[in-house]
Amino acid sequence: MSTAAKTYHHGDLRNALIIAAAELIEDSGSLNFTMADAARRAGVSMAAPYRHFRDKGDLLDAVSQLAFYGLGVAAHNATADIPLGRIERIIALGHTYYRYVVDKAAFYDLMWGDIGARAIGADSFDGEASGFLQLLRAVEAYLHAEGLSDCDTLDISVKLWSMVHGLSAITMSGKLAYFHPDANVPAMITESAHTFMQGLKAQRYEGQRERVSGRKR
Amino acid sequence: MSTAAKTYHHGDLRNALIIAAAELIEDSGSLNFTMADAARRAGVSMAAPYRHFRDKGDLLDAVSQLAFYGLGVAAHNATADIPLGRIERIIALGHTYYRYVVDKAAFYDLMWGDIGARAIGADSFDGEASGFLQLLRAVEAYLHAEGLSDCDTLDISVKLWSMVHGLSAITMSGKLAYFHPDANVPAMITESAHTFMQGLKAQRYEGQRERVSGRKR
DNA sequence: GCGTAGATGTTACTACCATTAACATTGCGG
DNA sequence: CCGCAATGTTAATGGTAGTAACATCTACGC
Repeated sequence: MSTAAKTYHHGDLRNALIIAAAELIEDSGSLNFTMADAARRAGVSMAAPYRHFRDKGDLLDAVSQLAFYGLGVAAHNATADIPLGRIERIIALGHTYYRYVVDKAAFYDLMWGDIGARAIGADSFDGEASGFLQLLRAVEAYLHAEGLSDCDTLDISVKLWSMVHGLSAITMSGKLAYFHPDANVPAMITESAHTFMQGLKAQRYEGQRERVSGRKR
Repeated sequence: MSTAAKTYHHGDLRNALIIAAAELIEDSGSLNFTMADAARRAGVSMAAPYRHFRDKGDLLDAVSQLAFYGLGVAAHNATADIPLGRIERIIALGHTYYRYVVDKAAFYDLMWGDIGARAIGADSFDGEASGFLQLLRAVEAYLHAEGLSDCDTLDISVKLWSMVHGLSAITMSGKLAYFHPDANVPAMITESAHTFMQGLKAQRYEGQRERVSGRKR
């Protein structure tokens, strides 16, 4: 597979098609490439892809997995040298997520739209699972470090993820630019994380007060 | 236009097509209806729609506007009898938003995906503008009532919107069910709003302390 | 009332694309 | 070294978006 071995059989067509599709999506900024385009880019006839993917949606699913894998890698790289337990690590994950969504705008519908929904399967999720697990670990360490171990790590992780995902999604839809043209999204992510964590601490004290006084809301 | 007046000219084809498209989307659960389907449903030939919409995307844009209008109406109805200034009003908006997104799942991509992005135009936004303005008013009143008038209403409204939108989007993508199968999203919306507001209050006190002591972060 | 311009519909294409069928080549297990 | 399963190819098939040329109506000036 070193130089151009122009054989009848491609050798690695499945992966070549995934790459080709990803490039076409990136170049065109949309999912409107044709199977023939992908096949041509991989150097095969337009029927060949159907030996590896049931239909176009199946190919898109595969590209989607690649995109989630890329997100997990980006998250890992961005946080490698930020200690666990620091809120900065959580915030860096948020910033990385946002940047990934914006940079890979063409992949947004693939990852989060109808097609993305189809890509769900218990075992097909290592990429994003890895990304979300990184968040879970960072949140768990932070909660522990701040004496908030009572809090539900999963619940809080999902809430934080939602904040960042929501800002990313609203940005991508163009509606943030419409309602709040001069918004600084990374700053908002940082602020939201701090505000939310402050709120958790405040609620902890409130909970203690309630517990001591025997008052129930 | 009372009973079936089978004339050569439809009389209100544009609106009939929008309704037909919305029904087809709702019935099929996707945007994969054909122009011919919409035309047949409206009782006209398959080329007639092109007198009113440049292409299918143009028709989808119109349906999108209708969907945003429906969201605004739902928000209005849900909050009519909750006083301004109460956090419950903000939370009710969040719950309504979530329920609307889930109930109208088929419209999700239309409103928030690539196609939705195309639908943006300064004047085509009354529906959602109205919805977002309702949130702005509720947040402004709440901040005033809680002595948080220093806070930026727009900024906080967008952050709250993002939380709810993020939870809605992650639910729709199926990924919430994957990572947190027993999540109670309305409860999470309520909790997130409370936590966030508690955080704002805590930051206010912190800000005062800083101002008094002359300490800067 | 009346006649015509333009709006709105219709039928009959064109071009394109996803997918399949039937056939060709090749690599690999026995 | 044989034969079959995997992988590719070429040539349909069926369906859809969008257009062109023609038909019908409606509104408005007169």
